Amino acid sequence: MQTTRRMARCLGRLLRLTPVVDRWTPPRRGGRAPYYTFILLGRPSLAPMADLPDKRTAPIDWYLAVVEAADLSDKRYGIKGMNVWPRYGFRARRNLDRILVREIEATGSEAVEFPALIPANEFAKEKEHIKGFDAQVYWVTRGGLSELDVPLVLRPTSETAMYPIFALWVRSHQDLPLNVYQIVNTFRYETKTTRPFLRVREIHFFEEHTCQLDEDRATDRVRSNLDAFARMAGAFCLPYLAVRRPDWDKFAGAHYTIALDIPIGGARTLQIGSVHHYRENFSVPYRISYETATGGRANVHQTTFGLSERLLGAIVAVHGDERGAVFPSEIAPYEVVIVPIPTATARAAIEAATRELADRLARAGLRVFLDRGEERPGAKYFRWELRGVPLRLEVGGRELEGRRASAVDRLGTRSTVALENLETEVAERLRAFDRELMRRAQVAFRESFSVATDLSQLNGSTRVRVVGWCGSEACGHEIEKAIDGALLGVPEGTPPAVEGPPGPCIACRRSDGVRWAFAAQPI
RNA sequence: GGGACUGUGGGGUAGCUUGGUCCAUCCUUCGGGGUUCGGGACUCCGAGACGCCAGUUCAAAUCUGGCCAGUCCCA
Repeated sequence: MQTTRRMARCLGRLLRLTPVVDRWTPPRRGGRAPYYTFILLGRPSLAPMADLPDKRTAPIDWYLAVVEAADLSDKRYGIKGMNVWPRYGFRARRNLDRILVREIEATGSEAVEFPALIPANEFAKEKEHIKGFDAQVYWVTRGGLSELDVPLVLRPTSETAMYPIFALWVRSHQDLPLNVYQIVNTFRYETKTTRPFLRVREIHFFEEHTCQLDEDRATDRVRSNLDAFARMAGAFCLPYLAVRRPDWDKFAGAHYTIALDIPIGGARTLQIGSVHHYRENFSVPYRISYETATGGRANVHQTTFGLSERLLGAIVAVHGDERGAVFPSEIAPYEVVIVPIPTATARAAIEAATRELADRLARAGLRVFLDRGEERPGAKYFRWELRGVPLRLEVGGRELEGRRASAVDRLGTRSTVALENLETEVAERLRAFDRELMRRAQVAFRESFSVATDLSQLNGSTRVRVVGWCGSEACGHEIEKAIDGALLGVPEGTPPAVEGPPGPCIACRRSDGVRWAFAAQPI
């Protein structure tokens, strides 16, 4: 039974019921009052640890509840969009970063770090760029008690911090390519609602910046970045789209932008990264030029590759279920949790055995947690399922006797592990878990798309729509209006859900130069 | 930028309309004791909150104003 607050009070008195705000009512729309649900006096509903909102009907509430209950982010800091990384969540972030570093360094990129503050005059050099970020930068205008002569921008991204220095670093063709990245925090003054990991004001940002000899080499670098991302996404078990954004939606200052998008239910998508080709757009104003092999001068062509903790949000949103988070093994704060099941007779033996198992797995390089808490085993199962640990090992009297451990992975697959082969069998279970996680994600991914051939099909769509688009901005905007979202752009490669080439443009019905494109509601 | 709404222990909430019966309810959480322990244990004891600052009043969680924080809608 649902009603408004005032009605709730009156009715509550009449009926001797206690009105209780349902913890997970859908988000309030407009100025309307929250919904109230009645429960019998004296029997308030239990709000158990992992009694999560329904992921399908209330995805935002589900997401926020999981992030909080699984101890991934603490959002009580007191500044909108600036959250605290608690120990458990930070472990996941460190694992995420480890994969980014591993894959980008495999392509010959090296780590650097630039300052967080950028002088206003440097920030303003590239006109499109400053226009794109003007409304969302934080300014530092005072040092101590005095006003600064040159105000400073807290980096929203680091082009304008790096490129004046790049101009000094790059002098000869022998200095190229320059491929460097940094993982730092950046700041954007978001005015819209913020969400942990998905939209924040202090962004945990991975950014690669490169300088190349010419346009083709820069195009190659874009490809190389996309390949690197494919490997990263493999570790995250995340199927994704690489989409060339329409011109009106590209990064401020870019020649073109290839965005990485994932579907996250209904027609909604989440951008989890982007690769940009800058051509000479920044190297001209920042004078990043070099002496060629033949003695002439040329401007470098630049690229960037950006990722953030949104990836973590994407992993939670895509893999999580009604029991909580589900982490792919490479991201999981702990890959294995060991739950001892003490018995009256074998308590000490079980204690000793589980310690030894934990030691062995740790020595084998696995992130393992031995849960020696006082809770009963069942409570521990729920907690670690909520927190998304891929594999749980149970060791009790029965296991001890049989020299084995019972294993249950986060997707519910049960098996038995022989203690003598513990390390290899656990590694095997984790690989099988990742494969199954990816398989499930791919099934859901494919089901997220469907072709639309008429604008009327876009309204209220429950899928990301694949449409024929002639490439004109006017038609693009018409499509965006029809779906109440955005035209994501043209896929790199063949899109899901299609057979053969596109028909006529969904908006203007022209059939020349038509490409497949995605229409969706980005969050 | 314009508008609407919300703020009570660590989390979720009751109480506010009609100020007093509130040293603030219930669930969860946390600390301690006991009995338990193969899927969220039970029990006893204890801890912990009215966003901030003013104002009205004999009396403010409750009314008024400002501020801060958050949410939603529209541009």
